[in-house]
Amino acid sequence: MDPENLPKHFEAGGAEVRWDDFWQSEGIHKWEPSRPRDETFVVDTPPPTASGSLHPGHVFSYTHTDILVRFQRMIGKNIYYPMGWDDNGLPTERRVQNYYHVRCDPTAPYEDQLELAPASAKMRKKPPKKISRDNFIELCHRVTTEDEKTFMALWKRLGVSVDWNEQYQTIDDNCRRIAQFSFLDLLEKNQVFSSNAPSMWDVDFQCAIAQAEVEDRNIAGAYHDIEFGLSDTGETFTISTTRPELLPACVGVTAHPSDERYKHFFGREAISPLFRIPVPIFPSEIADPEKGTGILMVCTFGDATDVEWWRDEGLTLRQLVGRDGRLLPADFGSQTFPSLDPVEAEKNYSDLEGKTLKAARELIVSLLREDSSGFDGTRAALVGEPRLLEHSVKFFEKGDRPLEFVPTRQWFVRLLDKKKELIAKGNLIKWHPDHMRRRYEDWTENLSFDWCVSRQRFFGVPIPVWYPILENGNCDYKSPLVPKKENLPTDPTRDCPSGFTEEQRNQPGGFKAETDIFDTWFTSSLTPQISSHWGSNQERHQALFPADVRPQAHDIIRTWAFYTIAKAHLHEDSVPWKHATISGWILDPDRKKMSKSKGNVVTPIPLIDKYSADGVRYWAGSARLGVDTALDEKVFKIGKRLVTKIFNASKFVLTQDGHSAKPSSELDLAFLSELRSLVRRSTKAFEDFDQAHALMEIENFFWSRFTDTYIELVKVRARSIDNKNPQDQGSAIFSLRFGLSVLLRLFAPFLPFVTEEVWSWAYAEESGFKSIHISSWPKDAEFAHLETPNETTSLSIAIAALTAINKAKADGEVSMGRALERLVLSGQASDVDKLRSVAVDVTAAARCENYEIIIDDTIEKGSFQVKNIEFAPKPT
RNA sequence: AGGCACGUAGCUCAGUGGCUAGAGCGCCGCCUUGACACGGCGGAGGUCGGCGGUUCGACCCCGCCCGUGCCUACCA
Repeated sequence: MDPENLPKHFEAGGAEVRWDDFWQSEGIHKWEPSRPRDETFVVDTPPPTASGSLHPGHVFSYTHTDILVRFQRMIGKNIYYPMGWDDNGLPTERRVQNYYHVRCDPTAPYEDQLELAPASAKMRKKPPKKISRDNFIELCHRVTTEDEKTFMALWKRLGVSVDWNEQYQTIDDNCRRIAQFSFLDLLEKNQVFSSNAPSMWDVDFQCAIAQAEVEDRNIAGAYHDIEFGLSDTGETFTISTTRPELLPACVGVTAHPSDERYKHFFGREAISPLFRIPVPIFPSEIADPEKGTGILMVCTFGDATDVEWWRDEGLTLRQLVGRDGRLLPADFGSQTFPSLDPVEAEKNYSDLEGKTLKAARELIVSLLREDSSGFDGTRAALVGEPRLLEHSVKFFEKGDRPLEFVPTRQWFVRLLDKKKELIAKGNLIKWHPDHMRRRYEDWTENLSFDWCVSRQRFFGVPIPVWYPILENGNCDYKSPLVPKKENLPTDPTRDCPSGFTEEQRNQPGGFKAETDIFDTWFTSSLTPQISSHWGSNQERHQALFPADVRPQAHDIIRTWAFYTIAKAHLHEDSVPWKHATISGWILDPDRKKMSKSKGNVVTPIPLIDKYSADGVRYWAGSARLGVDTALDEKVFKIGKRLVTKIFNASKFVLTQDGHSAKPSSELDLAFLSELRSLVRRSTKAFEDFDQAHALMEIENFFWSRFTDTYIELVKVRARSIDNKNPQDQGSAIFSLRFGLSVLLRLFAPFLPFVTEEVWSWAYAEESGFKSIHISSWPKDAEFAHLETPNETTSLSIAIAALTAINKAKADGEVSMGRALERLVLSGQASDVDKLRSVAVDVTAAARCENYEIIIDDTIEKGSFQVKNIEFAPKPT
């Protein structure tokens, strides 16, 4: 090749666009449905939340996956690598609310042709505009469509080799169909049920949430000691509570059965202060004598334990907290709120009604301080002062106020009875790294609620259910009406159940639509089935399910991984995938998790502009799976340097134009033998899902055995113009070109752009593979016909000799290119012997014609010393 | 509170039951050579978190401890 035809520098930005266009137009990443399953590699790609912001974590984990995929493609696999968009759900709703400054109000009328502009600062000062459910959903679609373009541009820029023909959105027709199909299948299997029971409720979003979305936060609270009385003898005892505002909802009192202090109370009745409500006192094994005063009040509902006691003891329901987090009206003297003194109770409650929990707490504490607040009206009920403490409280992960248990009708998937089976399924999956399996097991073992899948939100997959309305106007929730599977997807607020007409909607004798939608995870737990078109294309399902690999980060093992395993188990008694590859988190330079809420997120695009896509991929590729990794620009720099070096070294190798011959020189054979070993090691690492190790091996070899050494040693022989010895020159040229071809292919999964660029110069035509990415991964067989070197260490020996000479030149402060007039090199006898067969290359590289090699057994084995050196004069 | 992971050169990280523990970056000195100054050559730098144990031999295996991060639990 004429060096004049090759560019001076690698223009990464241009190459990234050029090669992505080429891959798309040539269909390099296209899945071929006709090829058999065992030749196919199926990826269950994480569908990003398109309305979220671009994050280096995306770049990181998608690059991990792409590296694996590109390796699999090169070993000949037919790749199924789709891209999904998880636009369904709360993040999109919030983005729409903020972007347009609107709120969904299901009672608002639909506005045809509603055109809204992004909200200005001025508009934001006014209350948000109320828009109908349908208008709101339209805006959600509009926003996600735009956001997906941004993400797609990032993936293409990064060289993520997905097949863009295989895209889905978790809200599209196929996904809605599959989510609803999943629900109907679970209903048939009796694995899903609706229940009107206290469940975890976020008072701000006014929505039920599932255990997986709960996080514990340590917040400040206080023990309040409150005196209760016994109805019969007037004895007293003191309970401790962090939630005094729930006193009106007290439905019982409990202590440990063996607690001597309280044993004699069991079976009797306590009277609460302020409201004078008689409640049963019962023993409970789970009451902790060490905590507080050892005896406590049970309320509906302060926490999950209250729910347990309420259910197990069959206690009265005194629901106090409304869906909006404010105290509901209470009718003292009624059956629900019996009071020994309804007038007094009513008076005490009058100011509490309608208050938020926080305000109610302050107010009730001041009431409890009053002299007549005690159970018999003779003294204050509050004992001492509240004692501050920090305790952990359950929050919705996206929420601002603690969760409440509110009785509401919700749909649940039955999981609590399947912990063992689910853990067994987890053991059928190979986790990378393996210890991530423990996260899954811990979570599964500790499940304490069935999966609540209904959400009182708007943008999501509708739950495909109607309820009959009885002639008396009541809803029959026990006998839901469901659509036929072939009629999915359906929207019960628009479609009618079969056998009914639209006129019967919301009429006695007619039906009522379920307006709740599914938890987003209900749909995204089906991504392998979404890819495989489960339920509508059995042939495709067989070909693509289970997937080969599920890539994801470790923070969503409890959600995405867990739910996906659960669904595959429930539906088909299967695992969803064979391997789970778990990427770590991205940490900022202070080693804090990079997250939107912490405000320390860096946008990835400028990093790509600065360090090139290959440079950024190098950073991701060098991190082991499961290891949290700092976003360290030093590593990007190293990547970029590697890209440049590959480009330059390739330029040198491919411009050596002499004819190629079967390698015969000892140095060349030793180099090729080491290369063969590299191919074995890096292939093994890839097969073990250890791409970082493969990269390290390849990179080390490239610098220390190829560019810095072998190329320098063989340079003179390869470019000798006079052709004194065509066989030696041909041997060098073959080894350089073949060596480069192997190294490029090893690098290709990591650095797809620069390797493709170089491949296109000569190898594409030579090999017949138009893209390096569909050429073949280096195989042991490619080395089989080569002779073996006399000494496996010949390259090392040559390098050691050259290093000694280089050191002498460095010490003499002359350039490495300075010619030598005389050189005496010494080493151990065995090393000297080995050096003879490569000395011609060493001395050529050192620019020395007059040399002598002597034996000195005092020198360390494997190294050489310069005994005498004379530099030629500096050329003018 | 239990579990998992991690703790190796100033920084980011490799590493193996076996001779004097490695790389890159950074630092110091030198070199503009014909692929590359978006470079090259050379150099300095570590009691491998601590204490015990197993072993002929431990950075590696075991136990305890310390520190960091995370997971799960705790929620009166």
